[in-house]
Amino acid sequence: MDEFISLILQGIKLAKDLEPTLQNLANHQNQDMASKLDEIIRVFISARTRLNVDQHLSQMLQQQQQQQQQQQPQIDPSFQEYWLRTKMVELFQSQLMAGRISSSSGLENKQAAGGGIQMGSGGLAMELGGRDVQAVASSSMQRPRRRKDDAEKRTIRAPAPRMGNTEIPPDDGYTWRKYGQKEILGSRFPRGYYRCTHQKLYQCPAKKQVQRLDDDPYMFEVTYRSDHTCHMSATAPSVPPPQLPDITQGMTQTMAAQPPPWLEFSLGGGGSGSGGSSGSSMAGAGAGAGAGAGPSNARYNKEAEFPVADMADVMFNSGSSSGNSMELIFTSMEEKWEAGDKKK
DNA sequence: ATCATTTGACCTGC
DNA sequence: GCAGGTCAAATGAT
Repeated sequence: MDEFISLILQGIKLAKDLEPTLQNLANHQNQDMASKLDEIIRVFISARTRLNVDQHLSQMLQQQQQQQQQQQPQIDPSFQEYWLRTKMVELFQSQLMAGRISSSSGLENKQAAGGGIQMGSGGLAMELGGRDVQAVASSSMQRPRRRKDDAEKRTIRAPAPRMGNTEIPPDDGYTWRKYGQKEILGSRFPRGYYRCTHQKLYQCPAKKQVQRLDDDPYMFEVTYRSDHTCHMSATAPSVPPPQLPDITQGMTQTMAAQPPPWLEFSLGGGGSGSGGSSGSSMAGAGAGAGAGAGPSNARYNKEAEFPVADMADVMFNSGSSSGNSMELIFTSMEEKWEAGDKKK
């Protein structure tokens, strides 16, 4: 566990070292920035891996572990890295878009596209379809419908839980509301239709279809349609956020999502213990089984709904002009990690 | 009271 | 006409 902590601290240090760079990002070498980000990501990935090993060795947590592994089946490490990369890039990107960090660079799109699309090996394959995103039709219109392959479509495969409620689709960090289910010709299992929980509040057009594979009932095929436009920060304005174009829209909107379960556990966030804020782990159509809560797995605690978004807020909003946000956020994260560690 | 899920009916593209 | 996608009333959970 010492090694784990030192890895975490190393990552924090690297991130802190990066902070002064943020002040004058415009003048900075993007490649340099990218490599530093890569380094930070590597360190945290190592820490995460290390944590897994330690958990395996811990008899105290054996039972809890099994539950974790069953409910959150093995995620390909490459996906973990992908996720971290994406979040890091998004974090910077969203700030660039918001003009909080001035830059004339092309960091965002190149990096974002790379981070967002290059994935595939292992348990999670991703295919990207067309990307002609269209505005949502006016609500007064009669049931506007698109042509079948008109909207942006992304299909991924994700493992289903092998124990407990295997009906639950995998958590992807968003909160979804089921609005339909349909038997599909030639498929053994019905297809579930979900839309973003915040559809009403933010006119978020995001949808997904979840279908269990015929040949592998422990695998879901999840098809996403349209991007989230809901900026799900707790401090988000009440006015619907402006639409962002193309890739950047998809990237920034995921910023608001919750961390995936494997990360959430490492942060000590959604897990067993403190208080009653189990809400964070409940988000998404698939998160429920973890907390052992009832069948209504998509319920969530509104106050603890968007931890990552909050993190971003702390990082860039809190203290407004004082430049120590980086320190603040990592101090807070250190505390979380320590707290989580003590539980073990 | 509010919000999520279920499910049969309805609508639309092919 | 069929299959897939969505609506919306009924129902349940909190």
